[in-house]
Amino acid sequence: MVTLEDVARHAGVSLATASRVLNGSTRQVGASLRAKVELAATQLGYRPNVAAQALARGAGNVIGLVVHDLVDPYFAAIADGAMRVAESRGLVVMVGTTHRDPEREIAYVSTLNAQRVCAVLLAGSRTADPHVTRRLREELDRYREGGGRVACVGQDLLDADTVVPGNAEGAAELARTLAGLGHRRFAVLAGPAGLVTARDRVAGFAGALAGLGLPAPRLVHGPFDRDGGYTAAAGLADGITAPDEGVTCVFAVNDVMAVGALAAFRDRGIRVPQDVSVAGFDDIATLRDLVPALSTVRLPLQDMGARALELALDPVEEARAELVTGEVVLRESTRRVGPQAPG
Amino acid sequence: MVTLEDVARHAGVSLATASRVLNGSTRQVGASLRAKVELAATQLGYRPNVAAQALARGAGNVIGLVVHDLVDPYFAAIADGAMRVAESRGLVVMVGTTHRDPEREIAYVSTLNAQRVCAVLLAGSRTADPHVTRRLREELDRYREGGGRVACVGQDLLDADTVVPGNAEGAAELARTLAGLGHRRFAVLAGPAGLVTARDRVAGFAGALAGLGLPAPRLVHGPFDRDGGYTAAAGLADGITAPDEGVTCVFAVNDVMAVGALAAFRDRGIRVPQDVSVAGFDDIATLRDLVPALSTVRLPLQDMGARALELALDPVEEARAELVTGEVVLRESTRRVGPQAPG
DNA sequence: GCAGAATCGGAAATCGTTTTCCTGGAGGTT
DNA sequence: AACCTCCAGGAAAACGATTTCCGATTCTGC
Repeated sequence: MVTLEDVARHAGVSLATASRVLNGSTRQVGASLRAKVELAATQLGYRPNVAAQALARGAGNVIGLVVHDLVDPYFAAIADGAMRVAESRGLVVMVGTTHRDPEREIAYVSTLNAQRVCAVLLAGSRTADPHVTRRLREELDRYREGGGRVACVGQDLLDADTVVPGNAEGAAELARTLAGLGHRRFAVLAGPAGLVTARDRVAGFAGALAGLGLPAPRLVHGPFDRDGGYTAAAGLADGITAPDEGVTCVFAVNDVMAVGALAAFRDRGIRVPQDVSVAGFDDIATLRDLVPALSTVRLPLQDMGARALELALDPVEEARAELVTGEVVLRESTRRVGPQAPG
Repeated sequence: MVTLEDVARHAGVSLATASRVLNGSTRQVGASLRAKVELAATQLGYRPNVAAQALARGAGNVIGLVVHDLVDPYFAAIADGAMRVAESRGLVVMVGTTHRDPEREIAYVSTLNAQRVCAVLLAGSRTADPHVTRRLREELDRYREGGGRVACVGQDLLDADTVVPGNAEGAAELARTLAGLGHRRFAVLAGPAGLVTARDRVAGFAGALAGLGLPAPRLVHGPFDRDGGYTAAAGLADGITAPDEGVTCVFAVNDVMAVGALAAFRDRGIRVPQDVSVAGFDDIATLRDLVPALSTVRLPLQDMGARALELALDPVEEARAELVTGEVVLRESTRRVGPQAPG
């Protein structure tokens, strides 16, 4: 591998001069030497060793990104947004996937700390387990003590800069909208009990219902993914066909679960939206062409990822939380229902 | 930031001993000192500086991954597979997205070279532009001269280890299967003219048709994404409704384009599969719940990503190409059509 | 007990850069 | 002409690890 020293020797200048020419320096170097160095560098095909640069400069140009699952379009969108701003600032991104294992999240922060990345971005919901949260926070604190910056996309529990999706607010708004369509009895595919994002959405939804004087929704817990939605909806299917239950609308706490629910209903001959309305959350772009098109709450995921990185990169003492509000979008998976007979 | 020297001093041992204890070394160190060092390290919260390690060892534990677009589930799946094996080997992954700009791909290889990553993985189709390809190859050669390893997922044009999806073969098999359903006149949403993956699929499809003595398909070029599929299919819509054309089956060269096509047909009141059959390629997992479910060619994308990294990491002199065959899966978007009157 | 082998611990060189400090010469001012 | 300032260029000290030597033990076998 050709080193800076090779370049310097080949150009007949000192190491210092070569360094000043090739990598941004405040110091000037004379035109003739400059030309010689540049020539030598291209001839030899010199590529700076970033590890050495990082060591000498004490600061790298790498940022770390931790997501649960890249295949999940939710995280892919956030990652994409973050990577776009990273690129625009000449930074390079290290991505780690936890596959929803909190231990791996902690381990990954530790790894990124070792890499001395200049910022780490944590995307996605954490479990409500206080022990795990504490250890994650410790790891992050250690990282910050070394001058690292941290930002999150998700709930604000790590006193770091955070882009907070309006989960409760969006779900509440969705609940009010659906109630406005005439729905009275709801079921919620609530995801895992310990997942904060899921909990917030359920709470916002149920809270709004209560505020309207409507009965509490029926909650079905399960995994946060497509199959979880399928299973949960399957368990609900009987309740929908049985007239005494009277559930007319199902809220899945995210779009991929809603997709599973749609499939479950279809497999059972339950028509959406004729027999039951279905709504999701997130407005995943890849899923916009579903039939029936999913009513959901739109979150600007890419912007959120981008914004989080901007927060992390912008050095400010106190932690900031930016609320991103979701926008209810009604499509074909929900319909207006006629006024119901009381009780 | 706490350094190894701090740990050593705090434990009352030399730098060498501390290093041997904390980071895998062939040398043994006595139990008492070992304990002291470990204690000091955890007390101080020591995290090795990977940049320094990489410099001293001359080898890092980072691999680079270049994809076109993380939001595209095709690349997300490949990335996921690669990251799983990276993780299992204690490696960390740097991801770059080119957003289909060949220049950015080259630039990214250069960046990864500077990072001295131990392997780079290139995923996705390259353009057929020979000039761009040459420059990419030069950059890769420079990287390999420095001891780097390269592997690709996609076509084998860089004499590096390659996982080659059976694009032509899969498309041919699909064509034969569809012909077996009775289809005679086809249209192909062919993607960009310069994209190798798209070209291979078109060629395989058309070739198989020719082999069966069927007329050449009507080709519609356009972007490789959902909207490209929509536009291309919209342009086709007239041809389908007009009886003289008689196109009964549309092959979109990838699933996301097929999704766009489905939407275009739906918007125009053309029913799939009653009025026209539609098939895609890739079998994207996120899209399995579409209605009608998409007939397609399944590629084991995650395995392909994983395998590519394994190839890259397994040091062998000559470049290997591994063909991954796709499997035709028929779902509801294609139907059998009755025998047609000749001519 | 003693030679030789094995082993453990430490001093110092090394990795590829950046950056501080120093030096010598050019240019400007009285 | 003497003095001072400025500035381009180079020597050398970081940066934070690993690793090669080398010296000092302890162990082994006779």
